[in-house]
Amino acid sequence: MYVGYVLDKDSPVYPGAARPASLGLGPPAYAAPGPAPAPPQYPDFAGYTHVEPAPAPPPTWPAPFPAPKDDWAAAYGPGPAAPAASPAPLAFGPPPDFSPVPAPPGPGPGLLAQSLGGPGAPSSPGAQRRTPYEWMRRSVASAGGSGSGKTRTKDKYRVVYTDHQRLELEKEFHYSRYITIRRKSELAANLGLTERQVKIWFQNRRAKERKVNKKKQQQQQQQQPLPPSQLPLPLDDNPTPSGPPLGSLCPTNAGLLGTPSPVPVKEEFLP
DNA sequence: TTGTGTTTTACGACCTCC
DNA sequence: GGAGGTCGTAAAACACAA
Repeated sequence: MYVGYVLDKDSPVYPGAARPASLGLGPPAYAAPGPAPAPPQYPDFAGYTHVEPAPAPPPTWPAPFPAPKDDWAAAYGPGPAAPAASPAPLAFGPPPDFSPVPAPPGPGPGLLAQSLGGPGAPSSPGAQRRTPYEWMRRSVASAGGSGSGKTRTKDKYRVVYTDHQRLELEKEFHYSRYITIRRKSELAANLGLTERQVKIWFQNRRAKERKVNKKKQQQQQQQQPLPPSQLPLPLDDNPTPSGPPLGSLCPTNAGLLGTPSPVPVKEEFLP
């Protein structure tokens, strides 16, 4: 779909309407500077400097993302090397400085270096807390994933993404609700997911956001009912339900425009 | 411990676009 | 025709009250 379009747009992928100022996401690092960048709406992600393969300032992951939990490094452990879900190296490859989260101090490779470098990296402590064998599940599932013909009737039809995978996906999502083909490839390779998984995650994430926004709107309307003339447009009042219109991506972000923080940042992702 | 509600992956159906 | 979009849903994983 729109392959050429998206590929062509790989540099300023989401200009203007695609990234409403009220989203507070700021202009992409690789995009031409906008007129007046709005104040960040996601303070928690303010430090996220998205890095595209295109020349861009080195990523800075200051305060808002000291994310590496203290116990992660210990909890992660070396872990077994799982087979990469996307073994084929990308021609362009991830930017060498694609390291959104600063490596935690201490011996050994940093968290991200570990997890990003090793697609089958073991699960996060959160997951590890749930079951010490989470990494096994993940690696097995990654090896199979959705592309292995796993069906719902099989014993395991869905895997649980690690905290780190979700964190990276969330960050990408906060950067842009719609992921480019290139970024999808990069993320898939870096996180040990398939591109399909990344795509579906974004779809589900958008659905979740719509759901949350809808809920918020309903609550607001209940609190202060507006006259019909001032009622906001329905969230999903999307004339073209088939994805983002070419000229104005992010069709369903209407609900985001008014809310200061459309997507509650999960507590675990907060610094 | 168990029952129940919520969240998270994953899929299918259907749509639009090129 | 193929890709990705939304929407609805299934079911595992999880959280939490009783």
